[in-house]
Amino acid sequence: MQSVMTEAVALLDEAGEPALTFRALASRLGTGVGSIYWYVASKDELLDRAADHVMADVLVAVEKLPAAADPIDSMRAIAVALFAAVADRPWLGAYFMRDTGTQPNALKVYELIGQQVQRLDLTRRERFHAASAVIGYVIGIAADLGQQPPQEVVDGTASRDDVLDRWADQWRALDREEFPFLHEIADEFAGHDDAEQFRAGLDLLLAGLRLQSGR
Amino acid sequence: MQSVMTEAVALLDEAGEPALTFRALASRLGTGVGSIYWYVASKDELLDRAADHVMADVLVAVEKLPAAADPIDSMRAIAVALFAAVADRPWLGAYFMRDTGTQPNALKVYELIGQQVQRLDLTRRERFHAASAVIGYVIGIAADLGQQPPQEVVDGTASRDDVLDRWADQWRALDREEFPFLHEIADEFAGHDDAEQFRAGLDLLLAGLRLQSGR
DNA sequence: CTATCGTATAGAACGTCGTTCGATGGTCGA
DNA sequence: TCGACCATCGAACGACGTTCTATACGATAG
Repeated sequence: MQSVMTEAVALLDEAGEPALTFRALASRLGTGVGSIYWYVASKDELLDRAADHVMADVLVAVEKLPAAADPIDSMRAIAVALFAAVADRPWLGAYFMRDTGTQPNALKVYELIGQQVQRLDLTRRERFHAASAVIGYVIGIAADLGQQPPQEVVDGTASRDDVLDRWADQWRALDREEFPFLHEIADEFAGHDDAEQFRAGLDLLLAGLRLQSGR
Repeated sequence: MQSVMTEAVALLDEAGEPALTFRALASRLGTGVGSIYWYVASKDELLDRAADHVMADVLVAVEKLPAAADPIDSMRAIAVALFAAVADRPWLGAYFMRDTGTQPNALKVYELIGQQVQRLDLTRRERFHAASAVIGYVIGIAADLGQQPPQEVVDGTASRDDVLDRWADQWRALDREEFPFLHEIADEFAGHDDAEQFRAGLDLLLAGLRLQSGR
């Protein structure tokens, strides 16, 4: 049933993985627990399929991206779109990481980035490493960011900035001699934008790639 | 009790997170389930503390790394050491990601990388982004690699290479027109070395950073 | 010496979860 | 009408995290 997946995604969107239980899903669908097992063999498969379900939408968004003349610009656009998708579906990060080689739509994303890499003047091994690095960076940062936000933020008790501020304060409370770097960037961290941070790192990676490919 | 953490780590090493249950840990320690709660408030804390416990060792290994004249070379060495630690403790990747800003030893690692970044000629924001990118890349790739290996590998039923080969075969079975990149790199993937792949991506990132810092 | 309090241990009990299983309809061709 | 197959359902099972109460040990105070 198609609605099983859409409803599963809805639960994940609302409160992350812990909210997706067979009982909650069944009650949401107005059916029994056992029925879900007719469509899905296990919770792992449920999560995989749910992730793949939304990756299908991400994929069409990525595919309708205007093709850039420069392959590296294209990769950048794909990566940014991918990050955006995970940014507003934090749970997706964790499940993009599982079985990248198994989920059909995740595979296609890998392929899309790889096709851009193929346009660069590199050895086969370099191409393999380049595509893997970009994918790895995107998924890694996205998953990191996708850490289940603290309960207070989910409640609405505190805003994301409040939490960031509190962390920054903790850093500032550390010994200045021992932690000069954390002191220096506490302010940067306090108000930082995840997407900007992601793009900055991505650009470093792509600059290195551009260098390797001889432009 | 110190032995609680060492035994917890032992369980994690043997069979990953699912193996670490309060009952298993209690039986291992020859005590009751309730006793563990005297030292630890929840399973989350147990995992955090276990992760921090091994990070302490990683930290001393990192700190006794020979200081390089070039800050970027230093960062590379730290990152490689960090990756190596996660590589033979796959479960560590997932729990390095949680509460990076909370676990004391993880914080110190962040600081160490940051101190190297501080030696580069960059703006404060660029430094913040650079350190975050490197940390993010390391953790991301490590966590990805730390995906609980398929059951067959844990059993010993199949080797890691067998699993890789099977994936490569799946890729080769795809339509060649639609998936040219996956076809091209199937061979590379089949026998690839995770550490080499990690280093290759890291070098791209660091090359970009070097470029930004004007050497 | 005994009463008391903080430290530490132990395990029964509770609620929730993923999962299994057998029973029950419904539909359709023979 | 009869089975064969698709689909649904919810009780039941075992494992888990967690809570709670009971108990013991040691030091300290009266």
